[in-house]
Amino acid sequence: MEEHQLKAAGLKITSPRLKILNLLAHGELDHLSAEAVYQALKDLGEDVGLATVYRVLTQFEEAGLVERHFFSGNQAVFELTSDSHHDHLVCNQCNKVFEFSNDKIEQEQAIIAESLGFVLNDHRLHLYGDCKNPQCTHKIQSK
Amino acid sequence: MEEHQLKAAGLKITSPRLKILNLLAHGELDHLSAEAVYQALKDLGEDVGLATVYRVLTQFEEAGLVERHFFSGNQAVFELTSDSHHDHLVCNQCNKVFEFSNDKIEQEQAIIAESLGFVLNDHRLHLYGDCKNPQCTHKIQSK
DNA sequence: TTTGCTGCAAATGCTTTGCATGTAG
DNA sequence: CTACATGCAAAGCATTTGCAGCAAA
Repeated sequence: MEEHQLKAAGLKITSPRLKILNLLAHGELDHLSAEAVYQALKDLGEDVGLATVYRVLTQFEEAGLVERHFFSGNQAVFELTSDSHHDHLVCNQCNKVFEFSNDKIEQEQAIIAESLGFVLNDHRLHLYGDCKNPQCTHKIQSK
Repeated sequence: MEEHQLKAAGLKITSPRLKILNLLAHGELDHLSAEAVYQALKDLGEDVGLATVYRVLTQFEEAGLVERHFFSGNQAVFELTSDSHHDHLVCNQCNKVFEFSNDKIEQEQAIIAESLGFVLNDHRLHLYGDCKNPQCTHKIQSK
């Protein structure tokens, strides 16, 4: 149950938080912007203020429940933190996001950080390109 | 000479463009925000409007002369495009940026993109951590 | 009841744009 | 002379914050 995760994060169990967590966990879409979360909830008839969406997503991030990514540089997108780490491949045409993971890369990153005397906290690997899928001929706005 | 690069990019040779290109090529600092470029020029007694700095940096980026990075998510930084590709390691404490390159990682990225049917255009690999350098005890604002 | 949460509107910070003036070619 | 550049001020967008009213524990 989602309630448990909120409690573990030291957050009160409130309706907006449950709705947002539920949307991220069971919704159709992934890698949603705050605005997209706001809209998705509105479309479900669940009205939550945009400021609250921002606040809750930030709290979730601080609690480690979600991760924030900047694929485009001007708008953050959020995804539920998954048990298995992965990186991202973004299509420049349709903005679709693909996930992948690669142990060799992870390993090399650790070696590099080590050799430079760094204690690694986090990292982001974003690949940008064009997916050749037939369905990717038109631009889809994933705002 | 810098003039040649501007000409090759189809840009008129103007004073602001030369000053900015020169700053990036021969200045002390690297990975500068637009604001930082504006300030650095002002400190040199060279006044260039902030809007012009933004416009010129964007034109340089389009021409492939500079690269734009989002290390922090809310402010872009720019660096001269170098002949040798490299990725970045950012210290969470002092915001210092270190560069590195790793052929294995580059190679794996290509394999991943290939296997997912992607034509790769670009990528960003950012490592975040704490550098253990003695000089990194205080927070330095690299604004 | 107390502490923390929500919604709204206003504020913020980075970046872009409109427009009148200036200047490279 | 013409097309493109510049500077300023205003606008734009994503995100944050202040505050009064609400709700969870």
